[in-house]
Amino acid sequence: MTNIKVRFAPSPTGYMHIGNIRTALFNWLWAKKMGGKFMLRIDDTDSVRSKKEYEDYLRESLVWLGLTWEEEARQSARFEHYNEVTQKLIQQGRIYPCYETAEELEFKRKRAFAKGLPPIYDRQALNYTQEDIAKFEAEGRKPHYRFKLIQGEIAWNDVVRGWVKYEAQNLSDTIIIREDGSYLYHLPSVIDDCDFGITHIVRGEDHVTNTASQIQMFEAIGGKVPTFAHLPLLTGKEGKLSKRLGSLGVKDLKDNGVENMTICSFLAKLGTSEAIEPFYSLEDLAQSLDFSKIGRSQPKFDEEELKHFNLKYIHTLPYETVKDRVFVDEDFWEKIKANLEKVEDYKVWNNICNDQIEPVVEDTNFTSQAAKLLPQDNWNCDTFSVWINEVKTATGKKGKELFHPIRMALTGQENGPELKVLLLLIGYEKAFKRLNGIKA
RNA sequence: GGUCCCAUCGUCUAGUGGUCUAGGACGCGGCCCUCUCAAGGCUGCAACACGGGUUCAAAUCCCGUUGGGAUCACCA
Repeated sequence: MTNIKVRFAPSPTGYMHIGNIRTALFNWLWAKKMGGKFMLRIDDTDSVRSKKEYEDYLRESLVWLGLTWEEEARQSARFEHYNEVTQKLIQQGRIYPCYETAEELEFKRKRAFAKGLPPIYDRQALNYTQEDIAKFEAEGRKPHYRFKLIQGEIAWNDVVRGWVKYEAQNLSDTIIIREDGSYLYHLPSVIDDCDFGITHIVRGEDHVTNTASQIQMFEAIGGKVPTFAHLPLLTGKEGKLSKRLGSLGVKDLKDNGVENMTICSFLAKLGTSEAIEPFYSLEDLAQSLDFSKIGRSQPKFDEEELKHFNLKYIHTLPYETVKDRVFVDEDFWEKIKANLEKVEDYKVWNNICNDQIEPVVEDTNFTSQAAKLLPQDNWNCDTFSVWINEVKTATGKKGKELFHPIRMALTGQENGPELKVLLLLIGYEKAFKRLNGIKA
């Protein structure tokens, strides 16, 4: 066990979607590969938007995917601790009170925008006099607080982006405490990362500018700055982050017969220089993880491609991987898997071979004649071809005319595995009856 | 608009100045196999955004243009 530790820190303010899953997955895989720990942290500082049902969905999704965690924390349970840290930073002058209203700030931003100026907070609050503050308080205004950035270059060596550099002057002092006293995500996240000993932060590239200011927060509280890895964001087919992408959840996929390892294999390799191919265990997938193979441009996520890949996954699925949920033996599984669209469909074939079905008889004369020619014993792998040849000779039928009615009578299905294989699985008794139109 | 990032087949990418008439994977087309749907085998089509430089030589370096994305929230 190394001291590597990562965290997945979702906010339960919406249903977990494909983008979140990808972030969680990369964190999990990295922990696994490095022999480290994976932690779940519920970032529920926004008490208004955080909902239990979102959190439940999130947990269920992670568990189904196999992305289990060894430790968990909840930000809403740690406010007192955040207060202590904040007090120290206020004393040090790194956090300062501001009295602008949301409307005033909005106005400032718009004006800066109109002038072509960067919409960076002007730090007016740093110049308040005692009188100003007294006046604001008298008006009934409550302060919100910002984290003061120190001028200079902020740089870090990102695992996927290489060296990233920002000038602090191009960044705004982040608001970290709301007017009502509640926390925004930025500082609590940093405090938690320090306290829980997070060594690597793997997240989407929408966080890169946050990282710049958060690095100064790590330094301000005397914590060790973790290593960062910012993944390019997934986009939809059209380029934009489509609504579909932001709403496509694990359950939707699962209900469509998409396997958990299909999702994991696909998301782990999409946007990398490696081929997207089936991995049958998260452990194997973790061993294959290589951040240097991740590209810098945004990969397009195509749901159809995922579903297509799911077929490939199922068609090659080793028995070992599914034996706990398909109640057939290995031989049976191997014979039918290449014809399945969903793993669950094995039941259809199990029914056909081992249970009763209503045969579909298209030509009674023909199939009953075929039934008479069907040998009763000494079956082997050539039985079908020997039999079908006799039927062919006796009836004069060939090609589709010959096979289709037999397939329909034996299986009730238009398509499926080779009849040669199926006949052996069905056996004489059922086959004979079905050819005669009898439910068997 | 400021800052940052990105730009090679339909898609994900390899490519770090000559070995590139640009390689692979997925998809797509064709052929084979075949009773069907698959699976499998073979094979084909298909790309360096644009314009300037630098250089004997540029997909590769530089500048610009265009296009895309992120961020600039009292969301995370």
